[in-house]
Amino acid sequence: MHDTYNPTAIEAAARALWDATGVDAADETRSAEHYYCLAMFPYPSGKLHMGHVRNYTIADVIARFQRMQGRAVLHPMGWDAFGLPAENAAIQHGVAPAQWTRENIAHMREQLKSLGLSYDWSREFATCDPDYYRWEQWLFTRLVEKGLAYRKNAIVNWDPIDNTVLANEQVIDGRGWRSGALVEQREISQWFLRISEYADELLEGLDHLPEWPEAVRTMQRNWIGKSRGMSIRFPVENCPACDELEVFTTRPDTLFGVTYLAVAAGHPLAQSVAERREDIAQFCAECLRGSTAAADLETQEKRGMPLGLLARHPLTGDILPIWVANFVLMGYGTGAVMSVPAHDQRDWEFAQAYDLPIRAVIAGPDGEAPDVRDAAFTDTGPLIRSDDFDGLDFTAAFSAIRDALEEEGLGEERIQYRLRDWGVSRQRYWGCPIPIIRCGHCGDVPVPEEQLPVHLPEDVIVTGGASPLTTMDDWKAVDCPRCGRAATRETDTFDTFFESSWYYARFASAGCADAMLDDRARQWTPVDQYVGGIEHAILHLLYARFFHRLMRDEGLLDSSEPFTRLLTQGMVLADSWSRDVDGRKEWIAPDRVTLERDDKGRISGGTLTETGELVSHEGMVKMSKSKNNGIDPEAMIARYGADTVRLFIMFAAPPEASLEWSDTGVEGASRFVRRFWRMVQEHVASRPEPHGPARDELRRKVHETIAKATDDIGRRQTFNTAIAAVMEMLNTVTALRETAGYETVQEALEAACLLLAPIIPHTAQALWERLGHDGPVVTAPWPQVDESALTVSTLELVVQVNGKLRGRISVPVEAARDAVLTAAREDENVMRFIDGKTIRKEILVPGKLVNLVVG
RNA sequence: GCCGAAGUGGCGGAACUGGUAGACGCGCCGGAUUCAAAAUCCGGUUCUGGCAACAGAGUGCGAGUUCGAUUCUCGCCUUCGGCACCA
Repeated sequence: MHDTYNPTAIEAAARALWDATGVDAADETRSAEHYYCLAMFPYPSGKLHMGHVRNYTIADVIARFQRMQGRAVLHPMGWDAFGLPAENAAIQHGVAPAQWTRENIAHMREQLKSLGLSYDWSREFATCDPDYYRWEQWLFTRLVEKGLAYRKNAIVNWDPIDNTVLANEQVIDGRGWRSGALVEQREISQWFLRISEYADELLEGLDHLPEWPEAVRTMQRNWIGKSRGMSIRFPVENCPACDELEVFTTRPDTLFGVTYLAVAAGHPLAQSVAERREDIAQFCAECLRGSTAAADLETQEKRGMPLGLLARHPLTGDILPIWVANFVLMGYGTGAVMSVPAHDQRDWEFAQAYDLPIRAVIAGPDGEAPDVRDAAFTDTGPLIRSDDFDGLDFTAAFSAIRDALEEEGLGEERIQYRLRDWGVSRQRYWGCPIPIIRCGHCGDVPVPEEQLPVHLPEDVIVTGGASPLTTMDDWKAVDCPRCGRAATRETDTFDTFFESSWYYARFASAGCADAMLDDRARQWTPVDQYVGGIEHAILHLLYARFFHRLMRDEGLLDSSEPFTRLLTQGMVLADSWSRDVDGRKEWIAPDRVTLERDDKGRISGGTLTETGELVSHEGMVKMSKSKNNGIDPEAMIARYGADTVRLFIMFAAPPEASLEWSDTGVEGASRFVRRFWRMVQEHVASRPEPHGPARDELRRKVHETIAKATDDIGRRQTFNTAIAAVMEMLNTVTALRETAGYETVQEALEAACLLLAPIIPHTAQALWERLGHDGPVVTAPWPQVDESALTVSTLELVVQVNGKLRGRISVPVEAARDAVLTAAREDENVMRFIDGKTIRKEILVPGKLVNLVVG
């Protein structure tokens, strides 16, 4: 055993012991309560970044804590291995995506191991393993048979840089989420999953996830976007191709205020007119092309053209013009709206621009027609100018107008969701092949179970452009499983969100060879604690909730939600620095900057270390390649050891908040670990003495700390305050070590070891042994609070006069109210403030304070 | 625009149920140790006044409820995050 703290040796020894004893393996045969702790698995991009380290450390602390509670813990790790970066690397470096991916995995696995993360590595898999993806192919064929997966032609978001289709969720501000390219609209044949079928259940389920952050639930609620309204059909007067136009509205109460109808550029009605009119065709083409490009323009002008078609109002019989307009979305509702300019701001702006009539039919607050000269009046209120419906409020008018339209057969109530079916086809190579055979005779035929998996060929050359699968004739050619005639394979692959939607369940059934999941998945799921970034609040978490239900309905699981408790960790930030190079900002890595501080110690600037050149501080921003401010975890571990890195990350901020990287903060964490180490060395080298007079005081601190740290880690998940409490306790040990006695110090140091074991496991392991214990600290039981150590004989109370702190008194625990109040009144300083005044009220908060109200 | 989260010392943060604001750490200041430095240890550190005891002010701003408000209510301001022509 070394006297000086040597993290490399300590960490290697601790990990060797854990590996030899198999303490990290999940054992479902143990009779103990089960606990499934999971961190979002990484994409194997090459090496870990600090965001990964934070994510996995948080989850590891929770897993280790739960193990020490005696639970059987499942804490697995794997790889979200399919995806575009592998193809990009293949193009750049001429290496096959499979090889690139597997090399990255090998490196990152070692990095994870160097952090001391307590994974059950026997369950590891990568989603590009055929043993994994065969089962999602199987599930997909089941979904096709059930009608929950289907193929249709659809206008899709086309990313012209990545040459692929994007899900709506992958389009951010009109740009591809990875490439940043402006997205175009194209129509191709796509496979879809009918997530809309589950929209209501996914929405309702959010109410039963009390341990998810409210922010995430709100985002999902908004994403699903449930609206109650009506479908209304307007008969079209002068169109040979169609006899009515259907719209969706949430405001049927404003039906009498409709002055025109508007359709999207992609709407069949607009398209049919475009066939015979060049100006309309041109306008529509412009809208379709520009729709996404213009979406990021803050103030898009309302534009449109009259189609020359006329519709009849279903109740008044009035004739209304039909326009094509750029503000109507093809992807929502029916792609057509009834326009009520008096009561809808968009309709109002459009009417202003084209001088269309505005007719108010909802009374303002004064009961009169509202003023709509400057803006639409969008509140609800009693109806006016609406025939028999005048005077009805929103709810009554909704029902009455619905009934009237239903009677005419011109409308009905309808629930509309913003959520659309999930397009899962990708025209990419490095993904899971969609298990479909296209037969000229039988159509789309799912690959039969006995022919699964459809292997993805791995010896390919990726050149960019179209997927290599499209030109691999040997691979594509196949006999139709139904009729035996020559057919071809589907060459599209799944969206990679497909793989990450069910991996948590497969970890529980790792190695299962004859089914997607086995009974162990029922045992372990739902995941008790899921940890990951807030950036997955909508996409991944919504798809996983959807898949869990699909697997449930397939009889594989018996719960409805995949993740019981969700922790979304904050970003990792670091100082960013720049200098001006020919009028352009060049970002300087923080380790090349020497800080300058003012006399308060505040950072006032910095210079480039090698040249002394001034550089400007650009603030604390998320660590990123573009800002060149990433801190390499591997370098930090090499310099300080994994435990110091873990401690700093857990101590610097609560897990949900963003974390500001600080070199001096890391030094502080390192200082604490070494101090703890030295304290134990000095303690075991000292001579056992009998109890000293400070024994009770130290024991009280120790057991208060056990209570607080247990609650902070287990319930509150405020690891930073748990660490602070242990630091405080060790400060007390230092102060009382001479007077508290050897045995009490031993008890305190053992408690510190156990309480810190989830956070700095290697150091805790070494010190646990040094304190005279055998075996892994991982399996040592969590310390228990000795209630008798918490008792005190006197209490310190604060005395306030009129709410202001004026003194402190020390009273026996058993002192009666009157005795306490007397002591408060007799405090020297308090007397100065109550002297000569009348005490109007005396408030005693037991164990806390006395407040004397004087006047 | 809508939704969500947050504003506390020089900095990261603490104060959990309305009850001592600033725990713990960083930084800074002073001291010890050292030939010296590193490392380590001890003390101080919200601001203002005072040698001190102590007093006054203080949790984004303005009101309110209360014996008492960082915490609750109302109205603003700012920052960050998400969604965004969703009919």
